[in-house]
Amino acid sequence: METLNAAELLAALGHESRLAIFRLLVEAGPEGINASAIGEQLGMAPATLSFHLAHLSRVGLITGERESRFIHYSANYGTMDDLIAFLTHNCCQGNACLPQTACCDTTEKRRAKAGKKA
Amino acid sequence: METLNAAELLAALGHESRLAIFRLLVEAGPEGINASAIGEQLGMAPATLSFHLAHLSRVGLITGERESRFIHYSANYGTMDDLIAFLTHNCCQGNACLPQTACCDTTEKRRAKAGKKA
DNA sequence: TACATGATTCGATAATACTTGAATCATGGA
DNA sequence: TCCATGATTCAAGTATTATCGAATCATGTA
Repeated sequence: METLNAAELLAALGHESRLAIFRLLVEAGPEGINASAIGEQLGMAPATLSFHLAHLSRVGLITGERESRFIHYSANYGTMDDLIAFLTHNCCQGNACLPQTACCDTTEKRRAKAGKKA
Repeated sequence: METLNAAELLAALGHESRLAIFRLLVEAGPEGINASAIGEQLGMAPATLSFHLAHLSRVGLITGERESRFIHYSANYGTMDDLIAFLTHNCCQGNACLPQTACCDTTEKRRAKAGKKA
């Protein structure tokens, strides 16, 4: 991943509303949830929500699939994966990801609880 | 870490120039490098650079310490650590941090090469 | 076709962020 | 003190982003 691309992803998540949307979609799982449900939960106007959904889609963090009248949005774990990989490997060179702290001490735990699939 | 705070950190890194600055400081190590050196390497006007350095400082991603006429800036690994922890645990629930991909498959490698300290 | 509903796009406005020359501050040396 | 240098702050302009009502598009149903 290039710096520019990483910056785009970071900027996309660097907004309270969009970060909230993304977290909601992660919680929602692979099936995703539709736009109006997101709007209800986060108290966002439809137009504003669409704006942010479009932004997140454009950078590849989420995907929307129409199902009848609804469009189900879901998180793209792969993109997030790439971003975290970039941050830990290319950006931080492992400095921010040492065992006792961020992401590696609970690998087993997460691996277990992620039985739901990668 | 709260969502708002995480969004602030992400937004801070969500700009090509600031991400480049941060990466440069990570490379530079704990001693850090001074502002004009950063400006030279990245081809940034002094005022612009100060603006971005102030932003990164404000959110806690870097720290500046004056040493004679120079101010040495260095990366705060701890803050980055917190951010990555937030992204993997609170935001992604481990989904984006599974063994085969982002950050955990090379723990040993990084731990080894990080002899320089956590 | 007519209508209801989910969602997006348009358009206008407001707010925020970015850039940079010039001025200023801080430090050390002559 | 005066000057040079590293760095920041100020001020003004430019550009980008965010918000949201209204209009439009898309789909399913009667």
